[in-house]
Amino acid sequence: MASASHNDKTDKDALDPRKAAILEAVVSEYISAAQPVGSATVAAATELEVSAATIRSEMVALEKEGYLTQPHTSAGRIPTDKGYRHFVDQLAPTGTLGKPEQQKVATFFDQVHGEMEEMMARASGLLSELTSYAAVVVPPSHEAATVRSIQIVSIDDERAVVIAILSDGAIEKRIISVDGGAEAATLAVAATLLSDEAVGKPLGALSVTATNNPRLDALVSLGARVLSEMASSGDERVFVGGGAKVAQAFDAVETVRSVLTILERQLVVVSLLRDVLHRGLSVAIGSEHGYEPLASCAVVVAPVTVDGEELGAVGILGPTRMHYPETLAAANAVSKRLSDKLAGRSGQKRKGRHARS
Amino acid sequence: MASASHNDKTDKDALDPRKAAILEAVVSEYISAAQPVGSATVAAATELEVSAATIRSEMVALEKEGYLTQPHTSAGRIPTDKGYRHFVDQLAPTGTLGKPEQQKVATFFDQVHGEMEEMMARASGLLSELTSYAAVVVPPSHEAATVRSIQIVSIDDERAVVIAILSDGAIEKRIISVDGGAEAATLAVAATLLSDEAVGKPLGALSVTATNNPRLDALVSLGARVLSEMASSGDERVFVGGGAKVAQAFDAVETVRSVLTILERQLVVVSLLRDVLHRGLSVAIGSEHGYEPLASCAVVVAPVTVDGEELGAVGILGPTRMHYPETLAAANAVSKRLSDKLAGRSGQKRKGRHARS
DNA sequence: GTTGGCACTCGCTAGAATCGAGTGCCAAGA
DNA sequence: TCTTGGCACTCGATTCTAGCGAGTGCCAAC
Repeated sequence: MASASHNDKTDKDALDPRKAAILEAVVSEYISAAQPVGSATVAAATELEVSAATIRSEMVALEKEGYLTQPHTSAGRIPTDKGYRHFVDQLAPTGTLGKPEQQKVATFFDQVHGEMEEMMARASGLLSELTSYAAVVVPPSHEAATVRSIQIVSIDDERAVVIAILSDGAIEKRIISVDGGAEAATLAVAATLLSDEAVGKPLGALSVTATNNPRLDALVSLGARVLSEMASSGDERVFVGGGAKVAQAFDAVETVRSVLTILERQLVVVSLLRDVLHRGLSVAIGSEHGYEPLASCAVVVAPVTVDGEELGAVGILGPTRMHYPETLAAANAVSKRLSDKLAGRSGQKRKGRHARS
Repeated sequence: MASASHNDKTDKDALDPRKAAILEAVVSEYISAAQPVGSATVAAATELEVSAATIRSEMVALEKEGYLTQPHTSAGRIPTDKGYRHFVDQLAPTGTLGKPEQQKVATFFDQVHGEMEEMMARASGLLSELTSYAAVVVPPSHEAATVRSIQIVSIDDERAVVIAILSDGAIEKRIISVDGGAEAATLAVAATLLSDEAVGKPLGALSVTATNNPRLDALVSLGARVLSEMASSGDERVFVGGGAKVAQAFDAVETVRSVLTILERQLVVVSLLRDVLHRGLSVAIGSEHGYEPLASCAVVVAPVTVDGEELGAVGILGPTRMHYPETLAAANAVSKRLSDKLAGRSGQKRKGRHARS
């Protein structure tokens, strides 16, 4: 995150304190009222002991600098994306969640159990409930995870399923077809060979040893290929919660439609979040993320880290005039807990281990 | 509503052919134009060689009998739920899909592979794409499925996972906690015991034999309990596709919101579909299904059958003025193919087997 | 029973009048 | 130079009225 708030006047776009105060008042006022805010309102809302006229002239300057706009002459001001950006940057980095929300998060993560998939699906619901916006959870890829065990089980004459249990708690399965059919014994041997090779190592880093049985070899190498495919699984899957909230956040049905359409494209959502995360941001506002249909949306993201690596993410999608402090706090809280959960499973009770080389 | 129609017709609510033709014209006109339709439009649309005035007087009768309404005096007519109902009932039972749609369905089911869950999730997407409405797929419960194999694999010191492969192609897994920890050997023995007992039988019909090892017994009976829980799995899960389509189908954002909210309540959706199905209907229109927030929606359902039992369902949720013929055809086509897919797996290539006693 | 004719209804649209929140500007004061 | 109260002005939103026209209900004639 660039532009920390030093009070240096040298920064060409640094706002003097009063302008900043006014801008922040406009933003927060507009966020809560959803209507253009005028000079009088700002005067009442700030601690500044200045008249509305003064504020007006300041607002003209702010508009010239691109922080505010007017929907039309003789209306109040609305923040631009840049205005929201200032507002967000100036926020205390450690937003705090309300007590009841903290409670909700705590109970959720205490009670949650069972599979990762279900947990993440429900976590997206939780996040959306906390914030009243649509929420997404991108499950971490298994890059950093190691294999804990491998099974191969026959389904029918033609197919079998490879089941891998990973150190991050995930249970991945893939169906493979065994052309000529395969007896349970062969599958078991193949599983053992794969296990010998893979257990304790990350997925994908497999070197398959040849045996003198070509059929077995084929099976094993197929298994290995499937395992390495698992490494990148989750890159396509995403859990979306609270899509209905979109219809509450916007009142133009047209907007609702386009936002929902985006949300249904899992790949787009994932790359959107990754983009934002890679740029080191935790919020992308309006045009910042570059997705046309989401021009009136802001995205809040927080990484889900495993062993210090950012492998997953949680995201919240709302209108640019969203409640940033609470939303950021919620995203952080949930991503933190989610990371802990994964780390807890990975390191099994012992937290805070660092990744091995 | 008992209306004493002093017609020469004995059937109390049967419509004479001309009324029926007019009603049907109104419905299909309204469906495509989304605007109240007047007598002149009907006159032009039907083959009837009668004047608008005649049609007008017939429409008065139809309104009195509850098939039509007027939004206000001096506007055209709109079908009531009862009007739609007549329209739907009169449709040829074997609606046909357009060529391109047939093609889409065919390629989808030819190409689809891998896991059931993913297939159903994508099938809901297909259905929604075919119809332009929101679609849901309720996976069949495993009531009729038999166990093909059982594995128990350790995850860590405290937990293990029970994996069951079923005759319907599903792979179900549940995490269990093994309090005192358990060695791989014990788990394997437990799995074998469970397998001996369960393979070939439906889930839930397990009688556990006691051994002289209390710890093992505990494990086995825990496994058995978990297996029987799987039988009813899917009762809570549902795959929703094309939620964004809701925003296209309705223009009142309020309606969009409430419909989407319903769609997110998986339990509600499932019971809605089951209700409709149990009443022997394939369409429930407006008030017929009794869910207030869906008063302006119609639901089209088609069962997914396995071995002749209706264990799952596909559903389509759209406005009451939806394109019924195409929608019904799409629902039937997809549910048929889905059923085949399951039967195909269950009976493995040989289709059309009947359930064993 | 059907039809053309006709008066009537009533939502919709356009235009005019009004209102008022909020602005930009300015001249006076600190 | 900055601040402030005053004031004319702008322009969307609201209200009202008038007129249009799609569509009806009714009726007398066929």
